[in-house]
This record gives sequence, structure tokens and C-alpha cells, in this order.
Amino acid sequence: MEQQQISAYLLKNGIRPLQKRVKIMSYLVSKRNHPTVDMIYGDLIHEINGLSKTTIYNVLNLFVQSGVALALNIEGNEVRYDADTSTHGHFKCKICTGVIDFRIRQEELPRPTLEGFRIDEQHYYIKGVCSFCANKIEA
Amino acid sequence: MEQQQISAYLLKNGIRPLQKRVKIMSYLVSKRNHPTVDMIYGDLIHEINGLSKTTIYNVLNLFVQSGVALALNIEGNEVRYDADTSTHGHFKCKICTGVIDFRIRQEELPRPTLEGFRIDEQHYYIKGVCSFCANKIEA
DNA sequence: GTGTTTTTTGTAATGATTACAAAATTACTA
DNA sequence: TAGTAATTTTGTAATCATTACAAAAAACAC
Ligand SMILES: [Mn+2]
Ligand SMILES: [Mn+2]
Ligand SMILES: [Zn+2]
Ligand SMILES: [Zn+2]
Repeated sequence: MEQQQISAYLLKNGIRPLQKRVKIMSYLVSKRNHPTVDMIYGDLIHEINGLSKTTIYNVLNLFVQSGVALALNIEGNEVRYDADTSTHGHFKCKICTGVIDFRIRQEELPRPTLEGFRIDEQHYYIKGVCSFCANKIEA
Repeated sequence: MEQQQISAYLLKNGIRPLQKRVKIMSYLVSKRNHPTVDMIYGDLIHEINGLSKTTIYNVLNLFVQSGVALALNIEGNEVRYDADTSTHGHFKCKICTGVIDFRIRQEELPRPTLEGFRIDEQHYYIKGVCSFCANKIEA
């Protein structure tokens, strides 16, 4: 996606499209790797002059509050971020630690009987071993 | 459940049923409130003489590894523990912070096409506002 | 361009979890 | 049952992720 489109997208969601914000969103959108703060920092420190880890925390918190990113809590010791806010599930591999998407339609998710409850977010995630790592173990 | 039953249950799962382990599992089973470590500590410190928070961490980690408890990562800043390892979903209320169960059958959970993947755990959780808190807000 | 508001930065503080070695408990054996 | 070895628990210190905060920098408005 072009930086122009990213800027417009942020603006539409009430976020002023400042340089670093656009770069961080751009990173999330292009890599699609559900990175942690440290992964983002490690990659963008080379591209953005004088980037602070605190800024990444600030910007990501803003993104999540504004609804343009999701914070995924699959493992207790790390938070992963996702610019894809549509309905989908996540698989985390115990071996390579990668997180990948899988498609599920909203209608497929069971709708429990929670009378009078307001539902804001639905999360479905699976843990296990991905096919690549499963093959390596077998060999 | 009786302490006897708890002991037998732990033993069957390869866990030596020491006093504090039994007390902690007993707490989890009877309260069913998906407590954090601090919640367990705050409650059991009165019952168990000289209980250390480190012990609770040790015992819960052992429980999770042995498969007699689940660690729930609904929010990034807390881990909640559950002695019910059967298939069910969780709802967390943003207002009162309570976590409650909802029943879902294994067959209801969508089975994504993950060719060659090994699935170990499936988690489904919902965030929102519970009926009790929703009523209070309305009033 | 000047002054004002917002954002970013760097460092310190916080909070949860783990590491570790000593003390206590439990299990085993004579 | 006493003695000994193995396991568990404890208390403290270390670690790691995240937040707080005030100063510096950048963006904005006139
Ligand atoms: Mn995703
Ligand atoms: Mn539960
Ligand atoms: Zn893998
Ligand atoms: Zn509530």
C-alpha cells in the first residue's frame, strides 16, 4: 500500500498521519507478521532516524484505541500487533514462534447465549506446531 | 470436591499431591473464578501458613505443564488460571474485569484448513460488558 | 516567521515473572 | 523410628516488558 493510502486511512480513523505513525502502520500492513514491539523496533530502527521504543508503544496504543490495529494476547509474555482488524483466527507455532492467520467467517464463530451482554471483540486462536516445523521434527 | 479426590486427580496426572498443591487446586476447582496469581495469593495467605507467592507460580506452572490447568491470556497484563480444561469459551467484562465461562461444544469451533499442522490448544474468548454492568450503565 | 499545541524522546519507575541458593518438607531405607 | 537423600518451598534478587514523566523536537495556526 502507498504511504498516501495509509495516511488517508489513518486520517479517516481520527489519527493524524504523522511520519512515524505512517511508517509503523506501513510496516504492519506490508509485513503482516504479527510483530511484537521489539520486532518492530529492531526492523525500523534502521529506517527511521532516532526512533524510540517508547514511540512504538505510544503509536501502537493509539492504533489499538482507534480501532486500526489489534493487540493479540496469545502468549502471556508477549503482545503481538495486527493491522488486519477483520474477522480471522490466529495460529501460533510453539517451535518457530510464528503467528499466522487463518480465515474464518463471522458466521462460523459460535454465538454463545450471553443474555444482555455487549460483545466488543471476539478472538479465536490455536496453538500447536506448524506444518514446516512438524516436517522438520519428523525428519 | 474432597481433598481426597483432588489428591487422586493430581496423582493420576503425575503430580505428587503435596499439601499446598492440593490446597491450590482445591481453590481453583471450588472458586471457578479464573483467578490471577495475586488473587490466589490474597485469598490463600490467610488459610495456608507461610505461603509464598513464588510457590503459587511454581505450582501453577506445574499444573499447566501437566495439563490439569489452563493459563488464559485474555488481557496482555494478566494471566488467569482455570482448572476446567474441557472445551469452553471465556467472556471478560471490561467494567468489572470478571471472567466467566460459556459452553461451546468442540464441534462448534470452526476447524480451519491447516494442512499438516498439529493442533494442541484452541482458545475462544470474547471481550465486552456483562449484563450486570450493562444494566448499571443504563440506569 | 512566531507562538502554541502535539508528539517524541530518554530515563526512571513500576509490576509481573523468573532465577537461585538456603531452609523446610517429604520420601526412602536401614 | 531415626537417618539420609531427594524434592519442594521460601525469600530475595534479577530480569523483562510496559508505563510515567518532563524536556526536546516537530507540527500546526495565525
Ligand atoms: Mn492476523
Ligand atoms: Mn473457564
Ligand atoms: Zn513452526
Ligand atoms: Zn461486568
